[in-house]
Amino acid sequence: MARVAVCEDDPGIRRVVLEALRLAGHDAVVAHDGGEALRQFAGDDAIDVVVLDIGLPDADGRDVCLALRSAGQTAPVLFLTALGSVHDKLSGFGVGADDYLAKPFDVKELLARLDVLARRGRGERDRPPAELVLDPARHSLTCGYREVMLTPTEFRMLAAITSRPGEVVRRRAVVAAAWPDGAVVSENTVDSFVRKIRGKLDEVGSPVSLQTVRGVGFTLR
Amino acid sequence: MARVAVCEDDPGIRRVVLEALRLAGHDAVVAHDGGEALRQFAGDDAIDVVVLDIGLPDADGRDVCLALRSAGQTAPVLFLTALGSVHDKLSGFGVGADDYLAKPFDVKELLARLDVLARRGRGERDRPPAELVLDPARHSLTCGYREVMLTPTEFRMLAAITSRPGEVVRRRAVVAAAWPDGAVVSENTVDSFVRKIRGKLDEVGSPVSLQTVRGVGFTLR
DNA sequence: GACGGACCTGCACACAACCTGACCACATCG
DNA sequence: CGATGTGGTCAGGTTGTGTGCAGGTCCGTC
Repeated sequence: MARVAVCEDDPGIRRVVLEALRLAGHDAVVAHDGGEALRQFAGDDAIDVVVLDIGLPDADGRDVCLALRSAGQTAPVLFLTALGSVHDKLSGFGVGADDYLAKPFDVKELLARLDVLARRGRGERDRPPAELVLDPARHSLTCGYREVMLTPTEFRMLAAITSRPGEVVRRRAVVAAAWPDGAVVSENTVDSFVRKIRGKLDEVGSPVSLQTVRGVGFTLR
Repeated sequence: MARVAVCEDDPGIRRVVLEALRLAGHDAVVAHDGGEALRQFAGDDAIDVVVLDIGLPDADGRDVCLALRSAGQTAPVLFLTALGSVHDKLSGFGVGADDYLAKPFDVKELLARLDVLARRGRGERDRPPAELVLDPARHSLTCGYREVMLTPTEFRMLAAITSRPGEVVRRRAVVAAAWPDGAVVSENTVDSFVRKIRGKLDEVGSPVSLQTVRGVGFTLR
């Protein structure tokens, strides 16, 4: 018995998954797209594990995952996806996912994996600063009443960093999260984006700042 | 039958390894990144052997190994890595690893090596003082509520020493752990870092101090 | 207690990592 | 076609880290 949050746009898969969860005695919360998932799942502390489709109609599931993390959702996330390539797997895990399942999948395997993730329990990660909100649907950064728009790259980069509050995110990890696999980006490009993001954090009057840890990476303080 | 802790970010490899362990009748604990590994494995006294990927998304596996050691985990560690160079092997062993396997590897070989390591048994090393925590994810040194950031070299050096609590770590071993293979560092440079680390230990009010054993090396008291 | 080596301390220097501001290529769109 | 916005590069300045020197202190040895 666990509380499982499911975000899946395909009605068929949604139905199968929900039915299986019900039969297994789990409590399910459902969302049909990224925006709804964020609204429903973000503040729900009772959720034990999240099932997230990568290919959503309104936003990339990975972005949704990052936004959930930065909104304080610490439950483990399992990704569902039709994409089976290595790159998609890696980039999925790069954003703070905990497990991964390629469609088509065996429902029993999904249940087994969910059990493992749910058993892992909550309360292991730190809470992020709740004042700062990243919205994947609007691609914006909000702090209180002030809001700025983020470019796609800025969003992915900042999301990768906010998803691990307090921890130092290595430059490599930042590149892995913000750029497609195999992309060659000069160190200087990363610096440029960090600068831009700092400007925007400043713009909304963020209480936290993006600090560099020399020789390692970046962290939020 | 042994309890095996596995930290691997690649879902494919993780799955293969876990499946093999299950078939061989072993009990597996799994982590997906360095931070999780530290949280899950550090306090688990039942672990017989640890399998650690060097290339993790959030931290270098070697740093994770050092942190595990300093957190009191005494089980033997086997490194998995895509890097097959001699340097990587050596630096892996320099941080207290017990065995090494390059990807791609034969699962049977992994099992055989794990058997050897697990049979070696536990309880050979002393327990460290639990008050002092080296966190590779935050790249920091914590004691109670006080925390200081460490530079990369400071971190590696301190980790090498804390990984063998009570034992005297020779100057050579310190150099091997904190600097890349073949690096030439004067004795004086080591002294300089020892001084800096002492300052930081003092800063957090550490109950233990970094003492020098004249003519041999350094130890934690 | 004189000596020498090992170690500590404070300091200064070099260089890589990083920041900054400006600029360019390219795509998109009215 | 120009206006706009985004991703990316570059040159030059700034800073922190790593490094080693010079001189002092400690400690074992004879």
